[in-house]
Amino acid sequence: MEKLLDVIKSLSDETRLRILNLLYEKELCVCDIMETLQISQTKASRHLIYMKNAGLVKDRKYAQWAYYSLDKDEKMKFIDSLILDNLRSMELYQKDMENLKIWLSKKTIQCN
Amino acid sequence: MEKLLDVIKSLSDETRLRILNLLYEKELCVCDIMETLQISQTKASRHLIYMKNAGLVKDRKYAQWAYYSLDKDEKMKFIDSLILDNLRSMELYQKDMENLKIWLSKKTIQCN
DNA sequence: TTTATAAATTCGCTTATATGCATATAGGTA
DNA sequence: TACCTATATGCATATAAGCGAATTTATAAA
Repeated sequence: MEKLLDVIKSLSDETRLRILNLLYEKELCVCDIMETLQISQTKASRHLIYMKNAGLVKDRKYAQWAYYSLDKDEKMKFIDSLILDNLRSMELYQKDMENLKIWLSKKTIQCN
Repeated sequence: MEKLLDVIKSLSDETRLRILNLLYEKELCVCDIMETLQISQTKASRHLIYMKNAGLVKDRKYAQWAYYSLDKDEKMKFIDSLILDNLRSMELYQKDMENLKIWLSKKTIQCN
């Protein structure tokens, strides 16, 4: 985690909260997020980069894919609480998680 | 707490985080905050109103003063964690708390 | 009723955000 | 090599934020 304020700023956008909620489940590539949230590639990529610059997520490049995952550290306690106590009781984020499951079972190998 | 996103947005500014940290201690009027944080009246007032609109704080008008305090509710868990686990270990916010004590002991009756 | 003080609001300006569209890059695959 | 596919980036734009200076409103006190 870089500067606390940058982390909080990356939580202050609904799309990024939705991404955070998904990444809290597992590492995902950009296309998983686009498909699950039904957002444009540009939007997904830009927000992920924003979150990466804030130190909230990290990336791993494999072949043509960019996999993103949470960059957890000891200061993430309040983020855990935000996700578990707030997001996870909200319909939007619950649906996103369902859609993620559906998408992951649908896609054959990697991203397509 | 109104919309979660509005609450998070009101956490995404350093001045507002500093105000939050002070209000976590006790109810304060605008002048206490100006003096403690050494910021302009306009700035203090505007941020407090922003936080009020987000549902993070509430106000109480008495005579010519406006007292602000946290509008706590069951969804504040992640905010407690943010303050106790993050802010309170950072020098800036610690100093602000010291300055608050000094200011409160200095001022005679109410605000002056 | 005039004056002083606390707080809120308006104006103008500057900077940051979010986003779409188009394009570039980079790694597979035919 | 030529061509996909995944991701990143440049450009343009619309909107929101943050802030100082000045003004207004509200209340209290002289």
